[in-house]
Amino acid sequence: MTFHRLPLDFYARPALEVAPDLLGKLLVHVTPEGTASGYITETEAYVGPEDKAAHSYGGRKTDRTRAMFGPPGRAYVYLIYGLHHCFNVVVAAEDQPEAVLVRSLKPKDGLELMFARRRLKQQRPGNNICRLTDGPGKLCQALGITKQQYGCDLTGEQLFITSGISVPAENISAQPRINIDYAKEWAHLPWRFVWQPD
DNA sequence: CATATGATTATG
DNA sequence: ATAATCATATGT
Repeated sequence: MTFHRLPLDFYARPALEVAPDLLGKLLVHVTPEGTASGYITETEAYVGPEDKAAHSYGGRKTDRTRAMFGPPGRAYVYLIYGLHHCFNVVVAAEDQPEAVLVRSLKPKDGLELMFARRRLKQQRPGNNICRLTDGPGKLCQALGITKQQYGCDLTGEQLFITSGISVPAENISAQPRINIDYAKEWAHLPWRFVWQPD
């Protein structure tokens, strides 16, 4: 099986364009333990210095957010609540700190490995399997994404995104972003994109 | 140096 | 409804 990685110019666009386009694409992580992957089913756009919900709000450039200010097509990974990792795709352009948070996947390959990493008992497929990667922290745990992947080139060999399957626009809905109440007037904007597979 | 907080998850 | 759990950001 040959992978068709998304080219750099896919990422070199505004977060609000990339976020919905990422739905149906396949996120793949190749590690010594094996390969795990899943189709992207939910994303959120964070649009840069203006966006109160974004880590790059006000142009905050710190050790954590550095990757957001770098070139597009790289991974921005951070630890949240001292417990969970979140995976973002850096988009737009260098010094234009926009990113797309990947919130949920539909598991594809490496189910056994993902169950092991998640420390869930593998029950009947189709039952527990839907809980494997249905959250930003869960998908990082299942794919083995940590800050080791910080800044990782997504057109490279380890952690990458491929064309996956195409999603009809009518199967995509836009809703408010989750858990960003602190962002006040930016909190209700419909910048969360959801694909509900059949 | 001190403190508050979170782009979450699992469990009751 | 709430505990878990700590890197990061910010203030002194």
